[in-house]
Amino acid sequence: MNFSNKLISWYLQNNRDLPWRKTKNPYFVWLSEIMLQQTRVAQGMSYYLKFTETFPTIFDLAKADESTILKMWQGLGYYSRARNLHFTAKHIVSEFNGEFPSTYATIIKLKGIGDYTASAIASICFDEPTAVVDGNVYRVLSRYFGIDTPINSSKGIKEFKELAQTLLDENQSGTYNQAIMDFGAIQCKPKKPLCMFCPFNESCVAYQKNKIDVLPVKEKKLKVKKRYFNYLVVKTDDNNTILNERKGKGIWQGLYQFPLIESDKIINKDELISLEEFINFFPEATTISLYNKKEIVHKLSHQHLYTQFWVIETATLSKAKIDWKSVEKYPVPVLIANFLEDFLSKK
DNA sequence: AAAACGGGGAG
DNA sequence: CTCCCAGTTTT
Repeated sequence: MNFSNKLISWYLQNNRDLPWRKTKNPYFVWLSEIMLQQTRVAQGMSYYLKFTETFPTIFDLAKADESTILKMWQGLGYYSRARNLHFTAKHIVSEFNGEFPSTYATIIKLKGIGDYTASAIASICFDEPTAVVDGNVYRVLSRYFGIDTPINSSKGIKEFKELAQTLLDENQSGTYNQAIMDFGAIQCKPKKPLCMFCPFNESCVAYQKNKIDVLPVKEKKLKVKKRYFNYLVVKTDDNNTILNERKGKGIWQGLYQFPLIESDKIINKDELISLEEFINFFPEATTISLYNKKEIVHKLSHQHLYTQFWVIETATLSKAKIDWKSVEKYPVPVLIANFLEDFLSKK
């Protein structure tokens, strides 16, 4: 048996029972693929079920408010996925009358869809023989063929895509693509792969040469920036607060947060109230207290956010328009959601 | 070509 | 703690 036949044979006995595999409806497949970008199946599952229930068709998704979609996406991360998802839903409804494009070439033009997702949808839904290359595929191929080209280099991306395409079973491309991904996720795992009873172990270069732990090769690691966040949690006498939407570049676009003052280090109360930014915000005397005695470190892939929440109790404030009872309706970063859960439980 | 973009789970 | 997950977009 050749590589792809053996892989599909493995898949028929070991595949995961996943809800988006019960259909070839491109809307559902697209939804699952976007949610699972850089996201584990276990983490994305509940979101997929919630979205398909709330938005049974692409028309329902297109009709929704962006804020509603972001709120439902809250906690899943990489929020540009949710915004692009909404944009593309509206685009497909208005430009294509709701009919999903059916070829790789047309699918990849959609916002939020790159080579991987276009290949996945084209093969799974429309039987177009386009090979997917995700993290699983890089790992399986680099190990089995003993390829040490860095998977995140231009050369590696090209090389692995071409290899994947030659291995693809063109008569069942969707099944093959899902087979190699499941194989990577279940058998050929990043750590402690199950080589002892792997159907490929006799012909796997990495296993035979004892290079399982060095493949795939990935070059350079990212540097993490430290930032210092001071959130001003306003609580007026008439039970209002202030939330701002994050706009422009950077993290958490479209999500809401308390007024933020960023500093260059951890600061104390005296330092906070002497900052020009703070004085401009609260000219009047107010009661200020630090909510978390020890700074909260919220870790993102590229930055560590050292965060202090300052509770500011004051008289009625014209800028404070948001009733505390409605705060939890806004889409917020997990950092803010965690704070709210604790803060609101102690009232 | 490199950096930015979230959050969580495994080891 | 480090690594990495059904990657894409922006710089």
